[in-house]
Amino acid sequence: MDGTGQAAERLAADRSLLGRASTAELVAAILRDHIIEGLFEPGTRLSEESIGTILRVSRNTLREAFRLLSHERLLVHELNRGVFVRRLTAADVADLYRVRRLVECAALRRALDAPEQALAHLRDAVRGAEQAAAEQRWGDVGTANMRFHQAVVELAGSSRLDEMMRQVLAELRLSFHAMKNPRAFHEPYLNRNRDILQLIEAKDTEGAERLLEAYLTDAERQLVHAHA
Amino acid sequence: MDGTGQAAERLAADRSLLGRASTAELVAAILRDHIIEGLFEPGTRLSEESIGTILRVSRNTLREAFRLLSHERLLVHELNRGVFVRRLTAADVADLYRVRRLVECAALRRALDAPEQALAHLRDAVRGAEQAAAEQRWGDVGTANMRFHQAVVELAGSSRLDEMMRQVLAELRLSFHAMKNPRAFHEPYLNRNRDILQLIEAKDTEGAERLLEAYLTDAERQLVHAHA
DNA sequence: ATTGTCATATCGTTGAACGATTCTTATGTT
DNA sequence: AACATAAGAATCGTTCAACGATATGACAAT
Repeated sequence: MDGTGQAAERLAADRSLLGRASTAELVAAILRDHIIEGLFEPGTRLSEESIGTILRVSRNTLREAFRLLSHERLLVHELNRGVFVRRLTAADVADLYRVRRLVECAALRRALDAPEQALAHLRDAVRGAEQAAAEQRWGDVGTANMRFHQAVVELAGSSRLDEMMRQVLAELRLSFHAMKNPRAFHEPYLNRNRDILQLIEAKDTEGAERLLEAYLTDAERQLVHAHA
Repeated sequence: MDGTGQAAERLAADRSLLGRASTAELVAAILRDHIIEGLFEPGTRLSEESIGTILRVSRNTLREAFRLLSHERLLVHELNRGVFVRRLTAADVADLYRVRRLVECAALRRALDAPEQALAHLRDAVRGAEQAAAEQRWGDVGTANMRFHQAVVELAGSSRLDEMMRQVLAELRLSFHAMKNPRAFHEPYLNRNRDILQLIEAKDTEGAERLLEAYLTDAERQLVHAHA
């Protein structure tokens, strides 16, 4: 092997940049942000015509974007009626937390031989949350919290699980808007995340798992209550 | 509650049938079967025109179907090049088994308060596999095996996890076609599934988990080897 | 063998069209 | 006033035709 071997490797890594996004995917990304930010009230109907004229894309392209978001469960598609921003029920929230408890705790249990990158992401998330909290940006504290738990799943080292968790957390965000006081909701979890991280770094996965389980149970109770 | 309460419940159960499938979803179902059955060689390109003319649907509708299957990872979409039947790499197989080990084992650990229905599905799957094996239908033995593991995940009682597992198993099926001898591959797992079920029914979730872990490790090794 | 050029086949996206389904509103009946 | 009904409007589902953008393969030039 001459020098091209290494170069080829680096090139291959950047290969994904080449597969840039189609218009439909860009539109989906825009709408995804709006939905996650809560700019569309859950239950809102997204008409093909109105959105299409605003974004200047054809109905066909827009429908492809809708299809993508429906698969992510951010929109629900009703035949001949159109797509609506998903409205989570208490049962949905309970199901989402069932997934989180199972996946996050199991990932934590495998933390001993986790990719180093995941650890770094955990630390970044905690630091980001502290920063945001110091500046009273409670929405960003929530976002950093999500990144923390995304990183917890990364401990398992599976890209498919990462992808799945991304979806679960995006869906869960729909329910956060039901909390009227963002600070009271997000702030307490900052310390709990920091504690969990500490136990992970101390190789005490059992203790970390206990804390995480308690965390999730509490969060679920709050959200289910708000969706009653 | 008068009699209408019960009737309303039954109606609600059939509600999903009313939200019947669009043409795109029907097309996706057809293609999904073909892919899973291995009628399309992995790597095959599915041209919009050829498939469209065969199935007599417009390109737009077909594209919606492609979009659905791409999301299920059965097809890969390359911009301006079209869609191709996914070709699993050894790394893909390893990742899929990482997911399975994490999710299935964790689900098993929660088997004590599992929905009764899941237990029934486990028994059905084992019985179905025995029947198929007795009649030398090795492909069906494989299918019943999948149903068994689908039912294992059902123990966790989360519809979202069920859905996720459905996808994982569908994707995994792509790799089964690489095994030249279906009988040698599928038959041994029949007994192992039966053993696992026995331990579950004996409330020995720890023992069941150990067997399951070994099962998955062996299966992964076989498949990764075949994809080397 | 490598590079440049060009024709061809597909894909990406648009816009228009029409039947089917749902929603709205007006009308009429009890 | 409450309810059923029917006509009309608004949308969605699907198809089709078209054109620019992109990728591929063949062929010529170096």
